[in-house]
Amino acid sequence: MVERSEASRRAVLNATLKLLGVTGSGPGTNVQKLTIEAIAREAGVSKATIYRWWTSKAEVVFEAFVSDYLSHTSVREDLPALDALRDHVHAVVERYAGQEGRIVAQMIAEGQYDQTVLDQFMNGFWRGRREAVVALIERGQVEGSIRADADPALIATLVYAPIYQRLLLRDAPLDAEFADEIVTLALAGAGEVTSRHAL
Amino acid sequence: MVERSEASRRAVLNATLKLLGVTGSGPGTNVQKLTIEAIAREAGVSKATIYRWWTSKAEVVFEAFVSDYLSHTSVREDLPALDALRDHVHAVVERYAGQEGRIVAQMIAEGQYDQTVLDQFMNGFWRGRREAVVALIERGQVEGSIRADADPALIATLVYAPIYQRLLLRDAPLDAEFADEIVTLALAGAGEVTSRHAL
Amino acid sequence: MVERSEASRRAVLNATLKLLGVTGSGPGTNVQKLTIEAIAREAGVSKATIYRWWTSKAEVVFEAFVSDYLSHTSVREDLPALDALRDHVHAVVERYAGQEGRIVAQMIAEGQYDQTVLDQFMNGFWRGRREAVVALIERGQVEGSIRADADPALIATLVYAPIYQRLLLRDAPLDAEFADEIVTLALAGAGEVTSRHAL
Amino acid sequence: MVERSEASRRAVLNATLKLLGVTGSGPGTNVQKLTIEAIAREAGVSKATIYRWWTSKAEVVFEAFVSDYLSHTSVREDLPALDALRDHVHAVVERYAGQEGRIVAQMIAEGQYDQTVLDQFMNGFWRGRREAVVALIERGQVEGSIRADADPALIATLVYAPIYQRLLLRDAPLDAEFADEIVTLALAGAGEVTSRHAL
DNA sequence: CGATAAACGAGACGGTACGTCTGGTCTTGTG
DNA sequence: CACAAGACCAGACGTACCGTCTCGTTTATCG
Repeated sequence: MVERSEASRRAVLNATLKLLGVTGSGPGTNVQKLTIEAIAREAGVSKATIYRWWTSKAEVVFEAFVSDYLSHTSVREDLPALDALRDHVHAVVERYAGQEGRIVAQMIAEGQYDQTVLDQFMNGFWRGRREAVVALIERGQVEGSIRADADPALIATLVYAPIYQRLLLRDAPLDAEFADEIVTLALAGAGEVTSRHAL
Repeated sequence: MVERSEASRRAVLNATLKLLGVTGSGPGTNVQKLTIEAIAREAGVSKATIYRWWTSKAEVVFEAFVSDYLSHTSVREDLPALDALRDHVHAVVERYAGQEGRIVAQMIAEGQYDQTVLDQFMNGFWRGRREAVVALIERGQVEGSIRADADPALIATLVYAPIYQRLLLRDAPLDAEFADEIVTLALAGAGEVTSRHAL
Repeated sequence: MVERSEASRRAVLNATLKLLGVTGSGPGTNVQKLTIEAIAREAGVSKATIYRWWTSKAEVVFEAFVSDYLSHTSVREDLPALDALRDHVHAVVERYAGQEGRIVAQMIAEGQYDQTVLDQFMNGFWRGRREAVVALIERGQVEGSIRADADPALIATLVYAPIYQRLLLRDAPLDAEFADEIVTLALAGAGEVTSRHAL
Repeated sequence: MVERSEASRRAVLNATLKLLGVTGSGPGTNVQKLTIEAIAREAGVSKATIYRWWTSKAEVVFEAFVSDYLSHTSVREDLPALDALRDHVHAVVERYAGQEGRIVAQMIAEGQYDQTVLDQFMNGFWRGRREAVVALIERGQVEGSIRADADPALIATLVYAPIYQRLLLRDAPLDAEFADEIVTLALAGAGEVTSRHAL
């Protein structure tokens, strides 16, 4: 009868973002150290309300992060495919270098312990981004800037895998230089037909 | 002066492996759900003893796993570089498909919350494997099967990143087919000089 | 405008009796463990409806119990006073030995925490019974079987106090033998004139 | 190895007494409204410590009250039995009129919901007092001031039952006048041989 | 006979306490 | 003096009820 309070929902999500350090000033907490009690306290909401609507802490974090904060790094349609790809990779790398990256990393970490968390992350976040990149590569093939006989999915993997590796293993910084390398690498083999002709 | 009890150390490490399901029969626990208390109980050792010698649960796991269980998938010296690389990737992928992969994934997950854990993992485990692959690629360049103008480090990234992505994101199975794809992909651009000549 | 729903009232009272184990089969609950929520659930009634008409759980229990279940153990008018007293005490003791006794005990218990509950119990239940006994004793005095110089109120206390003590302290069973003892005791001093003459 | 901390035990018991209003200034709480959390908070003790050593709130209250606060209203040996009885009843009634009475009443109330609480009360508190009174009555019989053919246990009941009734039902005040009445009543029948001779 | 106003079911909500659990520290013997 | 045994404080867990508060939705008079 009485429908869900949007105010409470927002309070929970905002409190979660605040505690994670996404918004506000403080340094923020781990997802792991983030507690439901703290969210409830910060949000001025009852614990029961959180448990009523979310089944796990990770679900709250995911909703807070993905649906309310994360900008779906878009792919530009107005650029040639190669340029759009380069632009997209730069944008992703730049974002992942900051707080957003830390939270994505922690969601993946949570997913190692809870398959449903990983599923949610993959379906609600990762899949969409990847498909946008695959579509972009296919556009590149139509445009003739990417070899038509290369598998777009594999190229997408070549683009994304190093980003996630660096995000998670932190073996080197996520910076613009790295973004350039990635695109170059991914297209070195399957890549730019014209430049290959120049070889 | 009573020096550190090697018996206690072994008891702790063995208990850890048992509880993680690495040895013994049971299904094993998460690293996350693994508790110091349970280790102490299983090992017949006092909690204080564990805290005295290890600073975190992850450190115990790492020591138990890396120094006592993990086989350092070696690189074969008796094969041509390309074959050795292919062999190595197959071996890694096969191992990561099992329990070993789950624990590596969980150590990386823990590392997202604790930099020292990640450092330990990178220095004690990952770095060595990667350097072996880099060396292998350099051997391939000397042997002439890999283009000399390619950066061995980048190729190593092209090899490993997709493996870790699949290990952590579980978007597709870690199997022999995948191992083949990786090698092919990684060498597509920077790869086999001979095949490029055929273009 | 719309008057109180008798159907809801009955549903609440019946649900209360059922949950207390007074009616139905099950073992029943404590008054303490009985919850408004459970009553509402069982009765198919909104919590608000209960709170609208009753101020406390104890009030619901009292109404359910007293006005709908409790038989007002009556005093027989057709017997000589002494026989009627004996009959009454036996009846009370017998009833208190069962479920009725447990609930009376629990209402008194609730009354220790809430004066209004105790008031309600005293006014709505206890007072009436006690006055009936006092009247009976006065009849005995008129009939000459009880000494006229004894205070009827004190004798009533001598009759009832041991019953309530046993009900609440459970130091010995509430049985027929006990009922006999009580009457004998209460009348030993102030009691049967004839027997005293025999002294 | 490590034995129970007496400091923690005392802290818990003292906090309990303070919260119940037995010591300190405030108005105090019900036993019912007294919470384990509040005790732990007040005592500066972990909840787990309380649950480790006591199985229920009532047990804590009992131990706090009986073993540390309640003075075991003693029976004077230097007076003739009848005078000692009168003295004892006055003392008990006086104590029960205050905070001590409220807590005894609440322990009995708790006992209506939990047999172990009642057992503990009966064995640890009530039994001892009653036996002292029975012994006193027997002394009176030896001294010749109480009829030898009366059952001391029944007389003890006649003495105590009205006190507990008034304590629990609060139908009339627990005062000195009442104490006098009780003794007179109890001894009216089985009582003072000399006065009976005067009849 | 249709408007209106209370009573009602449903149940969301902020709270509070429950009893359990684990983490990490500290204490007290034992070998 | 390293160790086991384990008591301890701290505080989060997820659950259960509390009593309050909208919400529509009956339902019974009254204009």
